[in-house]
Amino acid sequence: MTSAQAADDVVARRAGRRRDDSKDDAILLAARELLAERGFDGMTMDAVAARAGAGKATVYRRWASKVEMTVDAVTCGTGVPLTIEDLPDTGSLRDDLMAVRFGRHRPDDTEIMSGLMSAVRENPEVASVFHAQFVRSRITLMRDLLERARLRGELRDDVDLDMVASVAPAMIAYRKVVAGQRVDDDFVVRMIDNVILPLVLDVR
Amino acid sequence: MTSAQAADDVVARRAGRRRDDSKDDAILLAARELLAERGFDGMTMDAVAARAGAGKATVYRRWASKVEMTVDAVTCGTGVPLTIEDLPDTGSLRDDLMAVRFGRHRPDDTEIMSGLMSAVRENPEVASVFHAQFVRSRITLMRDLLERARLRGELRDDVDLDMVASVAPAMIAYRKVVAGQRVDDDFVVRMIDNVILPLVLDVR
DNA sequence: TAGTTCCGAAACCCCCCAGTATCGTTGACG
DNA sequence: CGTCAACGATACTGGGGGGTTTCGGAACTA
Repeated sequence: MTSAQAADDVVARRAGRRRDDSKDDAILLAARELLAERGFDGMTMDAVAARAGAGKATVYRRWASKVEMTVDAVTCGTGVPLTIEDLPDTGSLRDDLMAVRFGRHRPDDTEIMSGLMSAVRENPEVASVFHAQFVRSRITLMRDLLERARLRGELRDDVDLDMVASVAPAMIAYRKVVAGQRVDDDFVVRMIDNVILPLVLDVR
Repeated sequence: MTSAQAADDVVARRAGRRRDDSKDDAILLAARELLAERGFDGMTMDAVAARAGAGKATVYRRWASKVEMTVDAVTCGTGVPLTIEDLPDTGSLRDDLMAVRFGRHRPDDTEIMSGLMSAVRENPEVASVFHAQFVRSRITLMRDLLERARLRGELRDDVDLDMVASVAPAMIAYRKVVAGQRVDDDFVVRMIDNVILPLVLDVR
C-alpha cells in the first residue's frame, strides 16, 4: 500500500471525481497498438488519446511526456520477459525451444519491437527499455536453455554458448525488422531444426 | 554519349554558367555521412546542403525530394553490392568468408544501414533500395558462397542453404542495428568459426 | 558588355505534432 | 445540493523541418 492510498483511506478522501484507473490500461493498450501499427513516430499523442477514448489532458495527467508513456506501455504491456523459471525442463532442447514459441505466453510482440526501432537511436530511455525487453532477456533465456541442455549432456562440448545464444533472437529480429518478412511458425520451426539444433547437438 | 552531351557538343552550348557536376558527389557524400551519424530523420536537408558547401536550392535542383536524394546516396554511394564474381574461389569456405570481410572492398556501411532503418517502415522507395542493397545482395552472396563450397564437397549434404545463408547477415545486422553493439573483426571471425562453419562443414 | 544560367545564403511558407490551457460536463463526497 | 477534481473535447502555442522563392554574385556565351 502506498502512502497516497493510505492517505485516501485514513485521512479524509479529497472531494471531487476520482481518477478512473481503468483509463491507464486503455491508454497503454492504445499506445501499444499504434506503436505496432505505425511505429513510434506515427504514434501521435492525439491518436493514442482518441483510440483510448480519452482526452489528451487525461494522458498527460498520467505521464509527463510521450517517451515516459511509451516506456510504460512497453514494460507494463508486454509483461515481464520470459525466463527459464517459466519453462519446466522438458528433457530435450528441442522441446524446450518449442515451448518458448508455442507455450501459453503473451502474443507475438515483434511488431512493437519493430515499431520501437526508430525511437531507439535518438532516445536513451527508450533504448534502455528496448534493450532490456527485447534483447537482453531473450539472449539470456536462450543461454539458460542451452546451459540446461549442456548439463543434460545434449550438447557438444565445444559450443560457444554466448555466440549461439544470440543466433535465434538475431534471426527472428532480422527477419521481422530488417528483412520485413513474417515470422510464422514454419520459419521458427525450420530455424530450430535446421540451424540451432544442428549447431549445438552432440548427435550426428 | 548521351543525347544531352551530344547536344552540348554539336549544337551550340546554351549560354550561362554550367552546372558543377562535382557538387553531386559532394552532396551525396554529405548525405551518407549524416545518414550514418544521425539517421534518416536527423539528416535535415539544411545540414546536407551545409556540409556539402552548397545551398538548398542546389540540392533541390538535382533531386526532387529528400527521399529521391537518399535513394541515390545509398545506391550510388555504397556502390554495387558485392557478388560472387568479385570473390575468386580460394578453395575453402573459411577463406572465402574471410575475403568478404577483409577483402579490398568499400568501407563498412552498417552505420548507413542502421540510419536507414527508421525510414524503411514508412517509405516504400527507401524500403526497396534498402532491401536490395543491404538484404537481398548479402543473402545471395552467402548463398552463392555456400553453393560453391558444396560443389567442392566441403559441406554436409543435409544443409538448409536458404536458411543458413541468412545467418551471418542476420547476426551482423542484429548486433549493429538491434543490439546496438560494434561489429568488429573479433566478432565476425568468432561468428564464422563458431557458428557458420560448424553449422555447414562436413568435417567433425 | 549584354544576356543567360548556376551558385550560396537566407528568408519564407506550410504542415505536423508535442505539450498546454480552457471549456463545459460528470461523478464522488459532505 | 454545493464543492471540487477528473473527464472529453478542442483551441492554442512553439519548435522543427521539408520544400520554395528571392537575391546578389559568379561563370559562361555571344
